Amino acid sequence: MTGLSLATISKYYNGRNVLSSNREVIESAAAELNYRPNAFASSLRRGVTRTVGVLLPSFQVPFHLEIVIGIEKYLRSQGIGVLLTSNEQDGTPSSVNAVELLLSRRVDGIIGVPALADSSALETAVSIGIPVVTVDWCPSGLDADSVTLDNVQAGKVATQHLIDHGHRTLGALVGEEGMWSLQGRLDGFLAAARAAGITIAEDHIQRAPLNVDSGYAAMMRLLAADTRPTAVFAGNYDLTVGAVAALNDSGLRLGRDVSLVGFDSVELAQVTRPKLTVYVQPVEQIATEAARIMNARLDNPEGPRSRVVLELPGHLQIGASVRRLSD
Amino acid sequence: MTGLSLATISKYYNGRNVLSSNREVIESAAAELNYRPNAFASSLRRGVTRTVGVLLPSFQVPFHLEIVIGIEKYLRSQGIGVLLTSNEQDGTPSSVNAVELLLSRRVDGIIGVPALADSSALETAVSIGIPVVTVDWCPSGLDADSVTLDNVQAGKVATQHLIDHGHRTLGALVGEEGMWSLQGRLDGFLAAARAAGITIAEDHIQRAPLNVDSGYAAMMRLLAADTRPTAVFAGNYDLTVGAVAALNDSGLRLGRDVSLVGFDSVELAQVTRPKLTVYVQPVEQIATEAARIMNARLDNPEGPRSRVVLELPGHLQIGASVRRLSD
DNA sequence: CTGTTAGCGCCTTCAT
DNA sequence: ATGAAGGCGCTAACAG
Repeated sequence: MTGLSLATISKYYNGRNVLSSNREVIESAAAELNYRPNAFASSLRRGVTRTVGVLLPSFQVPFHLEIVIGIEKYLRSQGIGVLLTSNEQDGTPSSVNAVELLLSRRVDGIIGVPALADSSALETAVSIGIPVVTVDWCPSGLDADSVTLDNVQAGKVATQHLIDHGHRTLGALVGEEGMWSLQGRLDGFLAAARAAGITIAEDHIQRAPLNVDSGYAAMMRLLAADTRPTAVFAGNYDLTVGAVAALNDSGLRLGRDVSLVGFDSVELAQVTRPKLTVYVQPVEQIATEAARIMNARLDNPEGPRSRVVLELPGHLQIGASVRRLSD
Repeated sequence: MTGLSLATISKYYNGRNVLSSNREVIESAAAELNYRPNAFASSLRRGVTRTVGVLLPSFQVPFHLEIVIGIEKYLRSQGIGVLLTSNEQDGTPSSVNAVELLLSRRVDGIIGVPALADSSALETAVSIGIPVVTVDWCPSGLDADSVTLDNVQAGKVATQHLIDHGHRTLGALVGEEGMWSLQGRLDGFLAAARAAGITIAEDHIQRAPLNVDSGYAAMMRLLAADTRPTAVFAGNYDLTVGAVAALNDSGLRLGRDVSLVGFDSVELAQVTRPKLTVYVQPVEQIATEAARIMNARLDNPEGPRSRVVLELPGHLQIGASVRRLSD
């Protein structure tokens, strides 16, 4: 229709030089035909898809979803698409494995939020040779970059805040054995306590699956301990929700009878009474950094094979749920 | 390596009959070569990508993210990938338009959560001829299926709950003019009031942008009205958060001085004191239905061109934030 | 049940 | 600055 060769038109769409008269011919023809370059055919030819896969764990975590948004935003600005998958099983045995789906669609890289079991799936991706970046979890055995919160630091800061307010009988709500991020936060909690010369009773550390009900039950156990902690650190969003609910239901007053530092629950923090003090992850920054690292790997596939391990600091958002304990 | 022709191998991967001896040869060769069919090449040939685009509005709404998860879960079980995009602008002028990105990647269909401005973008998709399903918003001018909450019904149920508890001075927090879903909820609110013979004062309906701060300010205005409403309906998640915070800050007691029915904030509802009564959308169901409709359109492209407009009911989750008003 | 062939839409040499 | 030709990996149609 333009009378031009395909090659010229290809060049036009790839930003190479074309006579401005031809440019106009192409543009008007494209508009009339509703033409749009086919990214698939281009991928086939170039061997590159400009698409990265994002892998989410099976359970829903608001935090992860915010991360996905951040990743998408950054990558789209680079013209890179985001293929989203989760490892959620729907029971159907025919259900396609998430990583397999990404791989067969030839994503250029994968950003994964691995759950306990998923890192083996990511292993496949690594062995194929595409870049893998993990977020929120730094699997030890995996040759992948990672971007996470500085969990130990987070645990320390939150706990130090309690100690600074005079608390010495401290409790913690954390995840079950093997949850990498929660383990870090617990380590920070313990380190801060140790540094202050505080001993933590064994039943003042409650481990629970990361959901509201378990958090509720764990907090109840904490409140029923031989000596009740005067201050509690809840290590994640769900545990925080459960802890506040448990506190309310036991008739104890948040911030008066028991002080509490929660995690990640910015909106929650505003509706409790008094407002909750929470440790907040830098979600957007985590997402952007993960996307940036991925983009850099894609731009320079032969780049340094050394792992990038980024641990970012969050911050404490002060409410009124931590009471100063007069001695 | 197998000695077989490409055609046979292709058939194997497409589930057609192959001699079992050949099957084994293929499988072992594939394992050794780490072979995996290239979905792109297949798409190019077949003219179909088995990928649908999901378009999110620019602002973050937890509700939308849950929907995406639900959609992905359903579609993956059908072997369909989800390409996620948002209309978030990052300032970069080179930033690729979301719908353009989806279209150039030849998605088979688009599921969109349109914001006010986005429906023109979806128009392009419709004119291309690919199926479009909108969620949470039913644009009048667009030839697309839609799945939404039954917003009018939701407003009615929430309001009726207040009326049933003896309240007759009612207030509402809703979105600004033109927000389709919030308008429906307001209509339901007004209908329920009218049916009960209740007149709503003009300053008892506060419109605000859908974010926490605006909700806070709007609730403050409501509380400062000439005659303060004894009960308030908050029409969305952010407005609910803002409303509770405003109530707390004014020293009024939730459920004692002012009754409140919130929206969508299941977790929030558990941490307020007393627990919040909220109207809850059937998120998972909305997501699944949208995905199901899309899948049906893809399976049968020549299907009926009549629009499917699905309005699903939610339910009221009872807390203790609505007080019975003795006459 | 298996093989042959052509072509999906694009990009990249290489020539002009 | 433009054109001609080959091939990316796969599948549909047909023949055997």
